[in-house]
Amino acid sequence: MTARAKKYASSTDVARLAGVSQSAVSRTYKPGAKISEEMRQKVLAAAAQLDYRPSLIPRIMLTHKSNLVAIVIGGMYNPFYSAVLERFTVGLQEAGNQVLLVHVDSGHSLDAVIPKLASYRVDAIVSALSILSKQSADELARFKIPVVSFNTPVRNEWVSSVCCDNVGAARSLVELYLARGGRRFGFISGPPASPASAERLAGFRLGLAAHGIDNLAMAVADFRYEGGHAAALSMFAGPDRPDALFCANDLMAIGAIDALRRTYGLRVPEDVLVAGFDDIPSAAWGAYELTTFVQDGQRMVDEALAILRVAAASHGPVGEVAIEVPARLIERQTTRRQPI
Amino acid sequence: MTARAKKYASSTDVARLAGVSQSAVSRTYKPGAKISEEMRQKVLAAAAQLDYRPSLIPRIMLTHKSNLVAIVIGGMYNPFYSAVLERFTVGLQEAGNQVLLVHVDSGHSLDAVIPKLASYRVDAIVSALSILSKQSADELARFKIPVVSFNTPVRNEWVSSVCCDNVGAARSLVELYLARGGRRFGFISGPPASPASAERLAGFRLGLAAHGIDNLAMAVADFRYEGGHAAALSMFAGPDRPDALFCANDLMAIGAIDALRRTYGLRVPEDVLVAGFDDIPSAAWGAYELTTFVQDGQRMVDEALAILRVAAASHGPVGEVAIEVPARLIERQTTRRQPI
DNA sequence: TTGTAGGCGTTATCAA
DNA sequence: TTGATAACGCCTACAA
Repeated sequence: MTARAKKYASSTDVARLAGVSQSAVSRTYKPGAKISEEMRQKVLAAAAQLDYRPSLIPRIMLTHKSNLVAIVIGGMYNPFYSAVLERFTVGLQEAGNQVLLVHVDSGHSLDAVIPKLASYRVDAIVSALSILSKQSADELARFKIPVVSFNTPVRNEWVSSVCCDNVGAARSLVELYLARGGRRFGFISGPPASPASAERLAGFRLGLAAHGIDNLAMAVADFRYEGGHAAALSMFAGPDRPDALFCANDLMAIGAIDALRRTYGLRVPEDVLVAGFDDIPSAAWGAYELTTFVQDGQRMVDEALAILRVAAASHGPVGEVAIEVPARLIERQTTRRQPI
Repeated sequence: MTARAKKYASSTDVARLAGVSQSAVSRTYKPGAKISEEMRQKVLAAAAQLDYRPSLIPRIMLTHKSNLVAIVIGGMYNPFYSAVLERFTVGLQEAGNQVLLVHVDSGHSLDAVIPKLASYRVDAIVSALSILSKQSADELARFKIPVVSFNTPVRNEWVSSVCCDNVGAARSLVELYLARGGRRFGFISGPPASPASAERLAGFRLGLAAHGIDNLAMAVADFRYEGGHAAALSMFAGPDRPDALFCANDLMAIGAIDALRRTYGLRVPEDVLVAGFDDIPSAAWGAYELTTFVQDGQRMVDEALAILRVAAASHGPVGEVAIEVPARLIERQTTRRQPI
């Protein structure tokens, strides 16, 4: 058990076995290098014998490029984010990058993992964290790592953001609710620190204010089904129940619907209008048919990838890019009723 | 634009600025190295000035260990797999590893990405692909990369598997169905190539055969909600509708329930018993309350991590490990009815 | 076309 | 305690 297993064969090993120089091996694997067919075959034969695969690690040292992009994410329980993660992964792989997946407990910040990512010399970072502090952003700038912040509008010279128009979307929902006869409004929020949730609330308030309405029932939850369920239970426990409920995401809206129907025997949409945000797959399921805002995950990912391409090409800061993608309302059954 | 930006400061840069040797810098960052406090401070000051972070890349060359573990996955649309991915990520990070996330289109095999993973010198691979061919497994063995196959029972000297007891679980469901008055049975499968789906079908058939039943309505789907929905539509289109439906996973079961209820006006469980597999979060949602088998994702991940630890410690093949975790039935409303 | 030599940023070994 | 030096595996001149 003494011999320390050397797991991978090196180009030197192959060269020795083939009786050629190490450079010859290197050239064999470099597309478009000048090498004779005879030499190529000799090398490939030896390589096959040793199961040789060229290592990318030395190249990282030489080029200062790892082709590694880190994706930092804090909770894949939300199907919107698992879909985003999948799209990023596919897009980055197509662009020749590899994905370093980093999980950070939701509610925590990037800070703790930045040094580790820097140690791995990642080319860029995608943050799909609902919380990205200004301090984190500044530290990232110190390391000169290009960052795209997904759905959190922090930015500086090195940190760009791709968000969706939370305020405008939420604001427009008020018109729909009024047209459908909504009169008493309620909002179930995500975690207090989430900018996305805060913006959706702000937009909703703006829309209400435009109609002189300042009465809004509020409950704080956590973006999860259970949280939405519990929040709806408490919001509808007393008198003066809302008849038009907006939830900061679909998962909570679905939880709320189940609570309203099963605990309080309320009908959706007849008794209560409900809308969410994201358009996750289950929003379209037959038991819910939830009205919601389509956050165009594919488009947002594409925008983020475009920023990363620019960053990779420029070898420098990409400037204070902040992209906002519109959110599209898709009305399903949870708001389909005739005005009273 | 000529100067090729050298992005990260190196230990040599720090040493020069601090007026010390490069080894001194190295020692400063090595826990438990003998170095004077004075030297340490000098180095740290220079490092801070240059925003220096030691690189892990050269260490990989020296030690032949990257601390990188690849997770190959083919479709995070299934919440069971996104939860598994999250657990793996957390577990590996806690063990000091980093996760290289690789997406392979579901239905495809590992083969195409193996060389790339070998190039990154990953320490191990976790495959959460529903399809892992024997050929892939053999190629992996050639590269001497330890692999854990999740839910696909392929194995060899280098490839271990962690599966759940699909056959036993599916078989036991027959008893429940008979006790609940089920008489005409139906099964909606995943993709034909999926071993998990095949085992669940085999177990179901075994259970039926034990009671002399060989009549089973079948529909092939794809593990998705839409697939289950469509399969149920066709299975229940004719006469002789089943009254006890088993779906190879929860997502399809939920799709089937929506189809039965909304298109055919059937009641679950009164008219049709339904059960799924996985126990994804939405199985517990109020609108479905789906009876299903808990695939203990946490435990399966823990077993897989344990195998990886052994592999890391042994520097060699881990042997033909095949772990089978039991699946636990959790009965909810979709099978709760008195026998007819 | 082929081989030799230097360097990338670390760690480990050995002298000083 | 420090510094010089040799790896690690590859790529890129440059020389043959």
